[in-house]
Amino acid sequence: MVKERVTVIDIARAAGVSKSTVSLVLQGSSLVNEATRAKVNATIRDLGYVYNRSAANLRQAKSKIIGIVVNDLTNSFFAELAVGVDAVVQSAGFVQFLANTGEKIERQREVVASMREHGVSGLIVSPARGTEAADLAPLVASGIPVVLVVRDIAGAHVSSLTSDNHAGAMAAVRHLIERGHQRIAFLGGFPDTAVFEARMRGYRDALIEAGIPVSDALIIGSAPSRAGGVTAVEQAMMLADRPTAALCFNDAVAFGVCDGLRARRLEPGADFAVIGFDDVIEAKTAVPALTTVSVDPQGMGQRAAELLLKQIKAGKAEPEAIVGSVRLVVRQSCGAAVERKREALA
Amino acid sequence: MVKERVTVIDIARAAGVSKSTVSLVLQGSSLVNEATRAKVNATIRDLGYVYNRSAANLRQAKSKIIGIVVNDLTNSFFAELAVGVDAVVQSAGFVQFLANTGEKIERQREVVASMREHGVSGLIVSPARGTEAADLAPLVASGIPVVLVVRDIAGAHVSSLTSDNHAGAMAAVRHLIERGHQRIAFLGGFPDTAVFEARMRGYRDALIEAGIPVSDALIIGSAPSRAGGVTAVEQAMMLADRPTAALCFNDAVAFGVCDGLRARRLEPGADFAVIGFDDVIEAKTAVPALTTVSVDPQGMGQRAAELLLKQIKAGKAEPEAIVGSVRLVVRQSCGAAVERKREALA
DNA sequence: TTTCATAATTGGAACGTTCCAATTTCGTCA
DNA sequence: TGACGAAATTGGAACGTTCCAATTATGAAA
Repeated sequence: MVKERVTVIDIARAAGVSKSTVSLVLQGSSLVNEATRAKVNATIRDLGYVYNRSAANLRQAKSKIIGIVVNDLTNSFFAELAVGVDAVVQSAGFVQFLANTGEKIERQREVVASMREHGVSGLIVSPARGTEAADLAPLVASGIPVVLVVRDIAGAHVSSLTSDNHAGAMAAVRHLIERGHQRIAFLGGFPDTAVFEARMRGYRDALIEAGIPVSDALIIGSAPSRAGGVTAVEQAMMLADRPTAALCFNDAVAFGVCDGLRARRLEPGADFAVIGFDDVIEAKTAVPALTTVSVDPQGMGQRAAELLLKQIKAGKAEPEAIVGSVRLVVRQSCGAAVERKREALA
Repeated sequence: MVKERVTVIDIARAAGVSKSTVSLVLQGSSLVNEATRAKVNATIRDLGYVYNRSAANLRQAKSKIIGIVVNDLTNSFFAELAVGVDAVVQSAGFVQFLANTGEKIERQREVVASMREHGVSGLIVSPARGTEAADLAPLVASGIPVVLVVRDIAGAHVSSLTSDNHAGAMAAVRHLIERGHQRIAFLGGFPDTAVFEARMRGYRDALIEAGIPVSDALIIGSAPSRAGGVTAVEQAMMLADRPTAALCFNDAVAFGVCDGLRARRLEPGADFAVIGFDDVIEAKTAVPALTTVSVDPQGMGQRAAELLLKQIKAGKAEPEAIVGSVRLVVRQSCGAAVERKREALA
């Protein structure tokens, strides 16, 4: 079954033209006669020719591959992000090289190096925790367009696409305050990340704005996962002066918080208000449906891809920092529905 | 910023050796003198040389890339599968090309073609719904090792790694029967897939074995997602003779079923027994923790990768069909914990 | 028919690596 | 000192494509 490779020369011979003509056909050039094109295409099909992109890349030094590296593929936020990127990238005739770093800097280094070796023409990176500008320096110096998503890195001289974490968190907390909550916790997330920092600042600022004292005891970090949410809410409920509501670092944490509440026979939404962050697809269908700050991961992936493609096309990478707007989508987990029901009864 | 490419020849010149020697160093050959190696490596670092894999692939026609194509990356089962593959593949010095088909055959065709053009040395495929043996024929004919995961395809002459869906479903339903359930539903999944077919057969066989009549009304298909689970359980609860337990097509459906139950003020585990399938990471931390048939997606990805690497190394693809064993992990959603608590009180 | 522009086609030289066969260098032993 | 095997190094020919400059075919105008 191991056949000899069919090359452009074999096609040329079989079709009675030169290899140059075959190459022209392959590239869809308008220079070639319609009849010739048809004949060549037929031969290509007949011989089962497979285009050799390595050879093409070697000659023309631009590859139609774009790389995307994410820090945690098992988090559906990033999976959706990747899907968004893929959609755009692929309809532009590029193909996606996806790698998962699992938050490990070392792995990230390897993966980025490997992508460079394969000649990617651009890179979308959601950097692993603790990535520094220096880590990206050689990449940037090589002139390959890079778009940072989700997490920005100070001093890296590349484009970035983040979301307005501060405004989102403020909106969420304001909403909670409007509903009458005073003891509001901030649950989950690694405190040493810029995203945590921004969301937490938004949380504090909203409290300050409303004249509510900020208590550090109510800010409880954890892994940004469902399991992390469970432990964070457990810790929160051991406090002497328990919170009645929480803004969570992300949706995964929020789901965990709901789980943890139920484990203590508290119904999220009715007995305790929960707001998430990201608006993962599941947020809509969960019960209670999750009130959350919508970041739209797929849309973000698409925008990142478009930004990157633009830079690739332009040739030079003029760094721009886009911060996407964000909106609070009110569903049930913050108690809005319950209250509405009460109002209807009154 | 756009530099001239540094090549092996530049290195050779700068280090005062020949390009062949540099190539030898690059490949870690033992033929080269230690001092020379050090000098060359230093030069490589100094000049910021980046290896050009396209050129290498062109010459040696084997690529160190393995491709993985999945049908739905937003389903965490497949995301975890990909992570499992990545771990193995990467430690073998390969790099992973991941593509998502979103269950679209056409997209799958494109993606596979693109991977061939890039010269992948093997492919792990979780085929899109409706994929036929004929779709894979050209790929197989080309002699590239292929491993099918999750879904097998009859007549495709390639290796496959599936799980024992029939046995898993039987074990789950037997467990439900032991707990005293008689009206047991099978919820979710697309009925036209082989996986659905196998799980559903296991469900039926367990009922028959116990002398419980099988009712088609209790077998309710849906999208294999959380949202699908919600609609499926809604439909089930409209039946005149309601079920008291359900085996779900997968964990995503099972979570949806829990959501749907709660929407009707029914507590999963206590009021209605739910069993999932797959054992996604979330299953453990959810509340109630999900009783489920463990398929271990990451492990599956690893095994698939190992199988593929073995075939790549062996050179020829001797197709083998592995069906992984599967075990029921009993947690809370099937009511086991509740019952145990009652027993303790008695 | 010749002439010329335009449309099609073409051979050969790259691209950056690996591999092969050949050569040089080195150390050891007679 | 010379000879010899092993160790280390080397030049050149691939690999399959694209690009360039050059050539040939076509058809319209003179």
